[in-house]
Amino acid sequence: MDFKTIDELLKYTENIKGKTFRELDKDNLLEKNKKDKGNFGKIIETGFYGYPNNNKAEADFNDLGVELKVSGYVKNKNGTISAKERLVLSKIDYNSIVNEEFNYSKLLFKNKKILIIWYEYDKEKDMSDFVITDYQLYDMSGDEIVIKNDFEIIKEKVLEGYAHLLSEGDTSYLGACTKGATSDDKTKQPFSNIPAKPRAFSLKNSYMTGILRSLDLTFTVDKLEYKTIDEYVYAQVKKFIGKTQIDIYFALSGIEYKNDIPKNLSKMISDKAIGKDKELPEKNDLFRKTNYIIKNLPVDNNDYPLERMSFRNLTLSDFKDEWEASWWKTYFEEVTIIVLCYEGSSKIKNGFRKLKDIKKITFNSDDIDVFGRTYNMVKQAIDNKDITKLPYPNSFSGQILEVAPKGIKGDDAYLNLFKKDTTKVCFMISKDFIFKKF
DNA sequence: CTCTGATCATGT
DNA sequence: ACATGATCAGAG
Repeated sequence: MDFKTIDELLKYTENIKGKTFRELDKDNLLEKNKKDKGNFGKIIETGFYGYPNNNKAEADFNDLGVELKVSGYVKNKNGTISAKERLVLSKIDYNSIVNEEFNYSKLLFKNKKILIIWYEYDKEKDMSDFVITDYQLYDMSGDEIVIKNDFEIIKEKVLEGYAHLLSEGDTSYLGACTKGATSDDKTKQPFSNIPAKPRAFSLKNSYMTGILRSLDLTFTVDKLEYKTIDEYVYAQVKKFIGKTQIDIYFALSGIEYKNDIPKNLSKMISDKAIGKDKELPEKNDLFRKTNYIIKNLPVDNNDYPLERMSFRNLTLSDFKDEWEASWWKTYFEEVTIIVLCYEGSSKIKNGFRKLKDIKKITFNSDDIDVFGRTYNMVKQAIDNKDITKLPYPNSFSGQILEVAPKGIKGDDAYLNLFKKDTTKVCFMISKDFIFKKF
């Protein structure tokens, strides 16, 4: 089929809504090569748009400057929707990237517009019964400066001989995700002898979710004033550096705490100064398509943390998946933690600590592998209904991530672990590890 | 002291 | 009513 204009293409595409892959799969591709992850794309190209089933890399709408992508989403418990997976692009060649300028032709951005076909992923259903519910022409040019910056960050890391330390959290939209048959696959990098994991460019899960949600967002996108979240956050809190928590909160709210300092005073400050986690997407477009979180941490005068860092409550259902496919793995791979450090000590308690600086934490593949061990211990504990198998502190040497209780008075967090899906325990990362990351 | 299980104030 | 981010506080 040949489309003269984008309008024509979109008008035709309207008819795909409501179709299942079974209906479109005229050549029975789903049966023939079950393992081919590109199947959905091929089915739509041949079965819906009528392209011959050749092996040309992308039979897309080149003349129109549009590239076709098929992507799944899932419905969340709270009624929102999220992209199911990151969109993997071309493999990163460590040897050639160092000589490349940000080059549209090598990546998806050659065309800047992508036609995304969204289907609803439902693990209860057979793949061929997934329903295509939406499509969307997405113009990436608005994100170009962020993506270019991401590209440079990745290139820079390879130039420094740190390809083995790449993390998806390093960047905002364009990620360097791992790619390889097993997690032990390694490849060479040009400026170091240390083997690195093979990686590919990807549009991060959080970015795809942002695009997906823009389907029903009515408000217009802010102008991008900042290239990275760090810049943005720093701009918001710069003026408070050196001031105590009480003073900062007073400056922000007019409320002055004298005693009975709230435990979450630091969070109340970051909520007001930078934004509540839920509002962040409205504050700056970068937040809408990234997985950045703001955390607060007391440190001593050497920047050594006074506390561990906690994450959200674990749910039993988080651990149904194997580690490789788990929510937590994607989360740790993609997340970037912005840490507002407050200097304190055993004498200088909550409320009287002074904002010292802002640091950033991301996790590399070695970290992620160690997290996997912790994850599997939780999974074992749940699968066997045996709390002694949990990854308590110091469960194994080199442990970074541990479980800790997280309830209110009277909760026996560990003993009641199996009572409800949402448990009263959480993950925490160790102080030593945070310090090393700094 | 440090470690680790327990608890709190707030927001939704 | 309860999840969250964070700190507290007793044990060792």
